[in-house]
Amino acid sequence: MLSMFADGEALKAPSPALMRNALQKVKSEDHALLPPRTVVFLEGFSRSHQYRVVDGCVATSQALSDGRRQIIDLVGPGRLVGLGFGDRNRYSAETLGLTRLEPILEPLSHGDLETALNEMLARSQALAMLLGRKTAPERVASALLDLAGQFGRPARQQKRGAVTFHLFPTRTDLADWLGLTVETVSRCFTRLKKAGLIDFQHSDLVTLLEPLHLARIASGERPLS
Amino acid sequence: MLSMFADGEALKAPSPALMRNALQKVKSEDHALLPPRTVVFLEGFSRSHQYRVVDGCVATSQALSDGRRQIIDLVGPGRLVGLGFGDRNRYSAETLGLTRLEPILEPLSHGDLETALNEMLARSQALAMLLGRKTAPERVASALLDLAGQFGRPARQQKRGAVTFHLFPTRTDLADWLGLTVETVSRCFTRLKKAGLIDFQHSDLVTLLEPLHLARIASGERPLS
DNA sequence: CGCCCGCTTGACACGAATCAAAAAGCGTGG
DNA sequence: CCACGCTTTTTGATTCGTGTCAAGCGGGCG
Repeated sequence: MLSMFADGEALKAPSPALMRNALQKVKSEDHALLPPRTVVFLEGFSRSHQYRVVDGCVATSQALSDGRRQIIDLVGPGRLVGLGFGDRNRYSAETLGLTRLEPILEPLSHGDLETALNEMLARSQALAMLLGRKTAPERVASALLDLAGQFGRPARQQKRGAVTFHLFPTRTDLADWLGLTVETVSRCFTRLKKAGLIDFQHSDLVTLLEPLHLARIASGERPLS
Repeated sequence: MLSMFADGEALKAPSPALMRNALQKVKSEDHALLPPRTVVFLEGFSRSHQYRVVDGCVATSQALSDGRRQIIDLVGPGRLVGLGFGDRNRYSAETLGLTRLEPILEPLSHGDLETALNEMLARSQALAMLLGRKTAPERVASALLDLAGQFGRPARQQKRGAVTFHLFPTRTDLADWLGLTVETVSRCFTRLKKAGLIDFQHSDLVTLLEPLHLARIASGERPLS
């Protein structure tokens, strides 16, 4: 998958210096809006700054030498990006939609750091469970519930419990997150829609119509039809 | 997989009190040897103590309601088990071989805690990459290299670079770690052996004959035959 | 308006799962 | 020491879910 390097500069190995300049701008303007597909930092490059996602969405990912990509996490408002040890980034980070990042200027307290690391660890382990043992429909249902939690609005004037949210990841991003292909993700969306569990007019605005039923599918308690 | 609860007591929901007693023994005797398949703590139960693996091997795992199991990590000598937040264990831990655990009595320093969490996170993310994007032979090759790193001896009087080690996990454990089935794991072992990349007399004593070649397979740079 | 990219859908292929059974270990007891 | 029973591993035949390949559709943007 090259979509990760969609913007021209990045494709030709953006120098860390360039990156630093771009982010300098963010820092001075504070909370600048980054366009979709902006590379925040790249796997293997020297350690970058840390940010808090204010608005929008950031995907962190690792890649194999032959281009296979695995999205490690999708990070929504309030969460941190860029933690880690060593002098190199262990993964890349790019924005998925219009995204506002706030640089973390003063170092986090040990407590905050440990909380953040624990949360990342829990999410990473949940992803391993999903990738290792869940079927395609279970994975997609799990993903939708996760994203609803991160990006869902309180859901006004909707059916009991329904949640609507903007889907930042494309089908390709979802595939790279869930260990599937675009086609399989698309087919699962279609099946969930036909089953009346979700709805979407545009491909990036999703409503969960039956979150409880979806949760049962996500946990494997009940198969999708 | 029920093998995880192989010892009778655990099968019938071991009370936290029972567990505490068992571990009390460990604490007082200090560094007691635990037999294989001893449950150290269980997912969902109230948070347990932390331990350092002195000798042997501990598997941490999560389970789905229908019994599907995902091993989160295999922990060898020197590494820690039982870190985490919240009042419940997020995963279970059991010994795979005769294992010596050292209880962590005084709380870790922030630095040590952060280092340990970062290491766990890095391993968990590598597992996600493996589970989401690697083929069966790639997964098995990756696992063997990981275990060689954790359990391998310096490899005396062997061919250049060969490493021999005791394989604590059974084929079933490996399957639950790598998101495969026992049969697939076994077939990959057979193929690697026939290809002259590994060797084993007993199913649990493995020699990596060509670690560099294995590494190339593990990373997908080159397919297995 | 028309191109391009992302999404969907269909036909088919293939890798790994499933089902089944034999082989190999391994502890127990005669 | 060998016979027995149980578990783990291996091997084979077959199935099935997801990947691959290909084509069509739709929407956004230049």
